[in-house]
Amino acid sequence: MAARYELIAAELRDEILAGVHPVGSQLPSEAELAARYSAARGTVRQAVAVLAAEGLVGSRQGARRIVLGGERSQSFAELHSFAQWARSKGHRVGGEVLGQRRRRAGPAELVRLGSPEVLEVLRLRTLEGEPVLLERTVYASWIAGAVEALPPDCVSVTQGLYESVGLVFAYGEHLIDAVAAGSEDARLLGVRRGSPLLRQRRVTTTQEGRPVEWSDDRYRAGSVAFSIRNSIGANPLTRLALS
Amino acid sequence: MAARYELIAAELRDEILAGVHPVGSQLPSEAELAARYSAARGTVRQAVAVLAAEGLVGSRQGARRIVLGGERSQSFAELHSFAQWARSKGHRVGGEVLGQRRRRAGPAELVRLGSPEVLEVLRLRTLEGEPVLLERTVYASWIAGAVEALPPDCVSVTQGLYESVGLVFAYGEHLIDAVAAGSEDARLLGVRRGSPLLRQRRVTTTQEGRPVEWSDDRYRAGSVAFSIRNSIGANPLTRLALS
DNA sequence: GGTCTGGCCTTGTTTGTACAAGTTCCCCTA
DNA sequence: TAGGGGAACTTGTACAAACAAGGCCAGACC
Repeated sequence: MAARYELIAAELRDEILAGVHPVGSQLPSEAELAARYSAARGTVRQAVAVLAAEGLVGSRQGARRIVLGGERSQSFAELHSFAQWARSKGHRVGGEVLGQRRRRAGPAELVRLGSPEVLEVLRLRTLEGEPVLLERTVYASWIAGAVEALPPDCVSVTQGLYESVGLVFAYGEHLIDAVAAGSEDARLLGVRRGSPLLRQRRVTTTQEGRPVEWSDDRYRAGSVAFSIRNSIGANPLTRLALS
Repeated sequence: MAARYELIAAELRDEILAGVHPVGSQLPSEAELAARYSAARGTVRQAVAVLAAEGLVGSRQGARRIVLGGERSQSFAELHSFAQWARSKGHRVGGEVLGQRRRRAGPAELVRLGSPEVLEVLRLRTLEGEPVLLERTVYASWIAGAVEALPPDCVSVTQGLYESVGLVFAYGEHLIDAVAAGSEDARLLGVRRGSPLLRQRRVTTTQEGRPVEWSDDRYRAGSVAFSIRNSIGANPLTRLALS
């Protein structure tokens, strides 16, 4: 995080959040910024590209960049790890492992994880003491041992695995939809059977592209939402038709 | 779309999709690609940055880039416009306007659209003849006339507004969660009251950052899902705690 | 046989330059 | 006064060069 363009991006982001550049206003031109920071125009371009990727500013050829929005997301971890996200937002987060066992991988799991044997873990996560999330996670066998070695009250699995074996979750693919609560979901989350749940299914891989986990996370309705900013020409989210 | 780096990105994307670079394999180095396309290294970097943003490839300093995944999303329109998305995927899409009226903006709408009067439109969209989506959209007053002038059976509002008044939707902010179907939702979508719906609320703005519409879209569960790829260091999606 | 180190390879960062393409806005004209 | 033309400004694209930082591997060493 010592890169020049990241420092400039951070400074501009702070200015935007502080209201120096209000929503709807124009950002200084690249030339002005380059002069202000004594940096080359390319470096400034990299900095504002970061802000554009975050959805903070929009840009069009020929016109000044426009400030689009206020607060913004930061890290990959925030989307990936429930605990890290919750803590960064100042929530009180808890959780416990309800069940854990090794078994043979089903065909779908074999395709996603490339591992004949898997470790299945059922976790309940709480926010401010209220149960909000039920995680059904399946880990590839090569990492199963490290997962089992984690303390049962480990709040952040992501962080735990990083500290114990140096594993870094680097890439993820997520599928988001809505489902009705099954009887187990209902009992554990404290809702009625059939009530709506927000479901996030994801595969996570290491930096080398090796799959680590495949998870089915179900949020109680009204507890959590997903937010995304997009722009013409930069669009990471897609719809998918089911069935 | 005549830019050099876009052409290179398109060619590499095609190669990946065609299996020339299988998932998990290494992409040629920047130097090799630069030589192959007789382009500067910077141009090649821009091209692979596009693929990285799409989640197709991952990269780490020091190591060759890795191919992460297969098919990918394309356009902003795909997320923004239900009709354009459905048609691009080869689905048969239909829809009708169920109600439309002008009224004074509520406080939340005033904040989001900055318009004291709004046009409220209720639309039902179908996929392969089945109702899957109920849209409750509120338009800012300055565009309301153009919306009313659209034919009632207009399949794509986005496209209709572009053709009639040249309006381009450029930026969007989306909030995704799950809700229970209300009685109106249930009747129109053909599901039981209280059954789960996937809700997407969004504000869309023009290129200048002017808000155009604020919409509450509800999908029948099991009909549509949202998909996203992310990576450490590039993460557009965020969780939000509600209440 | 295992481990460690050093060199090579590859990606990341930065600067500088030049031109292309689109926007904005003022001034001039009808 | 309304409209058109054009100059100035701003972002987009492309090239070239150099060094930094981290990964990878083979050969040396214990």
